[in-house]
Formats: sequence, C-alpha cells, structure tokens
Amino acid sequence: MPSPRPRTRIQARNSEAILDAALEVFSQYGFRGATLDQIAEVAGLSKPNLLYYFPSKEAIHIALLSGLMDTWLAPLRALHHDGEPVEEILDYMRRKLEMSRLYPRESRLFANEILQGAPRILDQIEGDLKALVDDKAALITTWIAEGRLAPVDPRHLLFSIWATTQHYADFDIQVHRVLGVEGDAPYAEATRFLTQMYRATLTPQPR
Amino acid sequence: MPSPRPRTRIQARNSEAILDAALEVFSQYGFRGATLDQIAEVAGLSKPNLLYYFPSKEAIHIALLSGLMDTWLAPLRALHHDGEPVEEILDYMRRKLEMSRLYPRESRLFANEILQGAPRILDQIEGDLKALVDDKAALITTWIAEGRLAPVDPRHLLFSIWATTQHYADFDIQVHRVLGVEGDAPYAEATRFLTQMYRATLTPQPR
DNA sequence: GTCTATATTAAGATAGAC
DNA sequence: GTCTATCTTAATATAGAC
Repeated sequence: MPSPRPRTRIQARNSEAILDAALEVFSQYGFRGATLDQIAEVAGLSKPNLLYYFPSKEAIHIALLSGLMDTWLAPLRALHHDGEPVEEILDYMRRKLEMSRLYPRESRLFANEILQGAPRILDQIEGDLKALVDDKAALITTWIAEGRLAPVDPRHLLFSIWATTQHYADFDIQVHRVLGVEGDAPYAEATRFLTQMYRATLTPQPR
Repeated sequence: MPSPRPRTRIQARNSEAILDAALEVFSQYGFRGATLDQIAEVAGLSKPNLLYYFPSKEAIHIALLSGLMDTWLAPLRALHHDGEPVEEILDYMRRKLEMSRLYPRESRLFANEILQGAPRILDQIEGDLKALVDDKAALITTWIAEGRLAPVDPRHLLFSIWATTQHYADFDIQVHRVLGVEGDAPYAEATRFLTQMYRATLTPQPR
C-alpha cells in the first residue's frame, strides 16, 4: 500500500518527508504519544499541509505500518533449506542484526506497536508471521532430525534471535550508555558475540 | 522513595490503587500516551481525587520509576563469585526470566521509558546500572581467565540475557499469538531453551 | 499546494461544595 | 477525602484566502 497520490515530484517529496518525520516521532513516542505538531515540525511543513497529504494522524501511522511487516519478515523468508544449517541460521541472525543497525526507527516503531497490544498488526501477527514461523520451524525440525543441528526448540530459537538483535535498536541508548561508547561499535561486537553464542548452541555434538 | 503521605489506611489503599492503575496504563502507552482519565478509570477513582494523592501526572510516573531500577537490578546484584560460574549465570538468567513472568508490566514500563530515550532514568543508567555492569563484567572476566567459563564478551552476554528474558514480557502478545497458546506455558519452554543455549555458550571447552 | 485562522475535542490541573 | 464543575492548554482537524 503506497502513500496516497504521489503523482508529481513535489508531492512525492513531501509525502516522503512526512513519512520520514512520522517514523521519527511515532517510533519514539508511540501512536498516542506522538503529535502532529511534532511531525510537522520535523518534516518542515505546516500542520494543515500534513493533512493535505494524509487524511488523518492514523492514516500516516497506518501507511508506515503497512509496509513494515513485510520488510521485517524478509530476512526470515530468506532462510533456505539448501545451505549448511548452522551457517544458514547464523546468516539469518546477522541479517536481522544488520536490519537493527540500518533501520533502528522501524524496529522501535514495531516495538512500540507490540507494547501497546499490537492493535493495528494483530492480524498480521496471527496470519503472515505465524505461518512463516510455522514454516521455518518445520525446516529447523527437519535439520535437527537429520542430525545437522543440535536439538533446540525452533520457535524459542527464533524468539531469541529476534530479541537479541532487535535489542540493539530498541535499547540503543542503554547499550551505548552502559558501554560508554557512541556510534556503530556495539554492532561489530554484537556480531562476534552472537555468532559465537548461536554457533555453540546450534552445532550438533557428536557423542 | 515511597508514595506520598501514606498515613492512614484509606490513603495507603488509594495510593496503591493509583500506582497499580498507573503502572497498567503507563506500561502500555508510555508517559505521553497515557491519560489521567484512563488511570482514574482503572483505579476506580475520580480524576481530581487522583490529583489529591499525587500533585501531577509526572509525579505518578516518577513514583513508579523511582523504585523500578533497584527492583530491576536486584537479580544481577545477586550474581555472586562463590558458586560454579556457569550455574551462577544460568541462575541469574532464570531469575530474570521469572521477573518477566511475575512483573511483565514493570518490564514494559522500563521498555517504554528506554524507547522514548530514557529521559527520566538516564542518570541511573549511566550511574548505578553502568557501575553494576562494570563490576559483574569484571567478575565474569575473572572466571574466564580461570578457565571456568568459555571466553565470551561479558557485557554482550548480559545484554543478551536482558534481551531474551525481557522479550517474554515486552513482546508477550506476539509470543502468545505466534505459539497459539495462552498463559504461562511459554515461560516453561523458554526456561528450557535458554538454559540449553547459555549452557552451550558458557561451558568451557577442554581442547 | 500552502498558509493563517479557527472550530472542536480532549487533557492536565484547580476551585469549592459537601 | 471525594465529588461536580470549570479553567486552561494542547491536540486533531477544517475553512477559506492566496
């Protein structure tokens, strides 16, 4: 679902600016905590002009969320059966971590939505997301049965990958303050640590 | 820091009810997204009566947060040097997971505060939390040097424990919908999975 | 397409009766 | 201590000029 009427160049540019500003504000304060004044300020437009492009505050929020789930699931969709299982899952984890690094605002928007009870994406969670998880859990179960992966609970494995990777976007500020650093340094360290952890967890033990 | 003037029984009971209702609402919608009307509704009191017990919306929020950090750090403080290292850390992880199960609202309040840039607890993050993490990271480093723990990055290990355990409170609704279950069942499964994962990660490999 | 001005509702907070 | 009524500000949204 694209943003409304992006026909002329100026319309496309302003729609973009509004969605970008809205992502900034919604991802930090949630739907109800965000205000159109803030979004207009960040977008560099007047508040009525915002509502010329989108019919309401909720319409802006929905426009942001509608594309989000697909983007968020893409790394998991790319988990294929043709590679070496441990490395396949490690690649998935690293793709997810890279998403946190490149799109922290999208991660926080998603986190805010879930924290508030997922009122606008519950259907997708019970539909697309659950179906995809069921599918990939079956693949992981197959790998385990073949002895190519240590016997782990596939769904909780996926939860742990989501949790550990999204943590670096959602709890960004805590990570930086506790480490006493700025910038992307934590991501390099996290890649090493998480690779080590999941390799140890997933590598089958011949005994 | 206790809630204000809990002298008589009725005052104590109402203060309790307000804080409990506020926890419910703030943890779901964040500070700005929550309204006094909602809190009053949940508490079963009138809005002016709320403001008889607390001087402002912010005062209620601060009362909730002020005790939260200590509660949240208690499990980590209890990580001692006298046990067997792998089991000590597993115990810590399980204490943290149990906190998520028993106090999901507190976990979400904390998550909301961090997502919004931690405006009211940044000092404690850079102070108490960082100091505690530095202290326990040193302990973990010692264990590693003694060969009693696999060589892992101690701070990212702690981040991963926070992320994986808090996930079951903060993303509660997603976990339940994806698994297609209700109640505490996910916690039992998570305990098994996370115990397995951290044991594999932390057990030193003699080679 | 964009703005100023404004209508309308909701939210935080207070006054004052009981 | 608790309520109704109300003040004030802020927020969503619209009207209408340019």
